[in-house]
Amino acid sequence: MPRKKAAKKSRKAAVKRKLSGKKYARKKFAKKNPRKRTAAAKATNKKSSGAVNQSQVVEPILLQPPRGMKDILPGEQEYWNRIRQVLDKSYMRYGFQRIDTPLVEFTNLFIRSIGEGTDVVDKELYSFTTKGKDRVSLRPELTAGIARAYIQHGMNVLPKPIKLFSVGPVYRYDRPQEGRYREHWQANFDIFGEDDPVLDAQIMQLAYQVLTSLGIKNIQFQVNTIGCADCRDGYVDMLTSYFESKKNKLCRTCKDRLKNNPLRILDCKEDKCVQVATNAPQTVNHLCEGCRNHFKNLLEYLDELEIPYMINPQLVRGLDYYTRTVFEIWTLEDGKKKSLGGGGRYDNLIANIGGEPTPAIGFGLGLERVALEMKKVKAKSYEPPKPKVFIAQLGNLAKKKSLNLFATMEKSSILVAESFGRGSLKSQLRMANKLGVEVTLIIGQKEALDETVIVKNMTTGTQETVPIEKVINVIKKILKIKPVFNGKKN
RNA sequence: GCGGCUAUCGUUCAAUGGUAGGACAUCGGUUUGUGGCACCGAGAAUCUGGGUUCGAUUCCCAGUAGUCGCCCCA
Repeated sequence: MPRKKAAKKSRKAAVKRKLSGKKYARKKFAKKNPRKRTAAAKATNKKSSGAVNQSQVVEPILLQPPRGMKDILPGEQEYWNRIRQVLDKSYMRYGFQRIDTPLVEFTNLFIRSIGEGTDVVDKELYSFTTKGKDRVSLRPELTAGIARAYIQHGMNVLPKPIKLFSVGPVYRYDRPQEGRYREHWQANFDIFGEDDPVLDAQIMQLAYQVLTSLGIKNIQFQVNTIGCADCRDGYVDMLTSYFESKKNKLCRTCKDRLKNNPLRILDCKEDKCVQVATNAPQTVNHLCEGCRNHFKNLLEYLDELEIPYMINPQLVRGLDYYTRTVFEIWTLEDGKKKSLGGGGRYDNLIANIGGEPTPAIGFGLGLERVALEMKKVKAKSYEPPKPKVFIAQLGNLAKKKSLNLFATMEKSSILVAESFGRGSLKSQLRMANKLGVEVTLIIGQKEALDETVIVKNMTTGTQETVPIEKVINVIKKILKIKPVFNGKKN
């Protein structure tokens, strides 16, 4: 071991020993003299509180975000950029208009739309009271706010259907896991004003199209219908009496659900409940004629579109506002299913929160899950354009000149990289090489005085000195040769 | 909200009841102003708080975070 290193190490060790020695002494002292210890502590407290203002006593900063929140780092942005790109293209092509609504809404809006008794409202809402005593919540999903905006701004007078697209973070106080965060991003597509099942099919096709464009494979839709206000009550009654007869075979949660929301028992994953649920009366067989036709037509459209789907009579979903069509988007992998998104029809929502009766359908996509899935299947991501030119500089005068040169290049929309903070030419060229640029411009003291620049071709290693005003042309010439060559190869 | 597992440099993988080590990455250098390869060097970590111990990064407890299963969903 070199002497320097060894010396450093022993210094480190000495520091450590010293510290642990102190610590040890403190502990020992406290143990042997508990009273003295407290007295000493009091004394130091007094001293510090006397010298320092109370408000200045700061808690150490925890270098981590709150639970369930996370950074989307530069390294993942290639996926997010691609997602944004595809979403933007898709919403415009399908005739949607973008809308952005606040992160915070009155808590009542969510209670009335999503429904009391749902997990989202009962357990997962981030609610608080403002200084003005307003009871508000962070949005747990996007549809409620959009529906509110739809009514408030009188969008019902617009030509139907009204198609709205939105994307942004939503908040649910839940136990985090991979692909499940307390803050997560959703993209939301909603169509208002038409009750034709063709729109149900189209919105599912849109979801399918977005995911396949992102390179996600093994997509499957789970579809079900839960009826409308007219036929659901009858069905729920029937379901309730069925479950009532098997009550002792249900899990505890489901016994509660029997009172509040018997539909959700169908969704329970407990073995015994699943068994009971399989033989439960199915919605499909107890619908009114309108709902039955709606579902039948939807399935025909889906067949026509060749969208992979499965009818899942157990699917009821956790938000109360759904009517008729409900669906989830799964990706299947090694026998595991993961939900990437879901949606359905909500024909009564607008009326329920104070608008005129307006049929609607929509779906939401969980973007973290989509990004995760893209990573897993190594889907194509968005790669930003890379600079092909690097500016290296030596000396103060040259630094000034190169700053100027950078601006000139930027104006002619040539992407340029630099490392102005670096001193030696060697390290700058190393950087240039690492970045994989094709041309490096070198300005030293001499060039700066002569108003010239050395243009170095990084592939061939050759270089020439050119007058500064001709640099752009020379670079364009070098860079233009390349694409033609590549074009031929491809 | 319930249960299981985990926690070491930026990343990744070691090791240890007694000075925590490597690889990758980062930064600097290998004779004047020229990259890739090679070589040399530097900085950088035991999640937090308690307990046991002469001594804890290691053992125990709690907290925090991550992760898996359940619940739920996106």
